[in-house]
Amino acid sequence: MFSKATEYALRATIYLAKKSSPDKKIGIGEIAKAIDSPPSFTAKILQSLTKDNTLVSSVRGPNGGFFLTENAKKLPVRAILIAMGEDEVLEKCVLGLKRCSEVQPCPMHEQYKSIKQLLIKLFTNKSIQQLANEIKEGEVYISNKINHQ
Amino acid sequence: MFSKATEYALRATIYLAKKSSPDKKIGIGEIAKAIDSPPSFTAKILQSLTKDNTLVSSVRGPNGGFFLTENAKKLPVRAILIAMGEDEVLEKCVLGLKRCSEVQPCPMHEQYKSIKQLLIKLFTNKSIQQLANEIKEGEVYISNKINHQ
DNA sequence: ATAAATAAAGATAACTTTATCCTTTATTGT
DNA sequence: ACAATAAAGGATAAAGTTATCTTTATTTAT
Ligand code: FES
Ligand code: FES
Repeated sequence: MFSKATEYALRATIYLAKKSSPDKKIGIGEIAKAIDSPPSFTAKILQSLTKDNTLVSSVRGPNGGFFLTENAKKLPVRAILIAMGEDEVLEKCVLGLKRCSEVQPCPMHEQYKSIKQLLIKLFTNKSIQQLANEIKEGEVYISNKINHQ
Repeated sequence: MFSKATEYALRATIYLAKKSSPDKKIGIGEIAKAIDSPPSFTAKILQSLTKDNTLVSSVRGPNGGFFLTENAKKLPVRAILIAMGEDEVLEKCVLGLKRCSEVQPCPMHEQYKSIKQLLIKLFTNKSIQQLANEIKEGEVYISNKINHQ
């Protein structure tokens, strides 16, 4: 559904929502290990997410690293998709028509539109924080490797 | 959601379901025009779908072309995804974990699983023929260009 | 001030996807 | 048989994705 880059972005951001704060920054090494992703690629992705500083924040130097502000944690998961330039996936026509709408619907549209609405609702209504909380609540994972913390 | 190749495969197959039969074969030129796709790329894709001859069929030479058998038209849309090697999209974890299951669910899983089931059901229960019929019934399109036939 | 730590930036490489074009093979009608 | 037609197959190329590594810039602690 999403690109590898966006999958890593989602997992990394959720991890940051769970573990970081403005005075507890997390290094790329720990992040990549926690979400089971390639470190340097993940670095590049987080770098791009810090561009406007509303989603992911970072500081360099000792005790530096990446973190989310309280405001960032309240953002909808969809904000990550938007930042990654992959929000369109939620709006796209399943058959690849340029526009998915009632105006010129494809043969799947009538049946797909309700699923599409559920997808959009899910990514819009769920906040990054809410997802992070689910990890705390128990048997929910953000990595392929089960890590006993 | 799907690759360009799979989008073209879906549109082309639906078009063939609507227009072709074992004694009415359609050339790649007409198909590509009808579904607004790059002709040679579409040819390659259909070529790959004729490999096992259960989905798309073809014959060369004059009056040759691509077509679907009555059996092929009855197949679920999902058969196209399987033939394109992209069926996994329906089963995948939204966050990119290697397995999407209750065993090691990601933070999105609890909310996503019902949407996933709807997606799987849609692609499994809808037949290629049913989609093609919707085009006949009226204002439903398979191309970006509105073509008055 | 200096050294250490850490992200940012840049270059590059491997692989995949998308796409085109040319040649070959099979089929049909004459 | 022969010519025309249309898909099959192969080579290739452009663009995008995934990934790594090296150098630079910034921050902190001593
Ligand atoms: S037009 Fe194809 S899904 Fe809406
Ligand atoms: S485990 Fe992530 S969606 Fe099911």
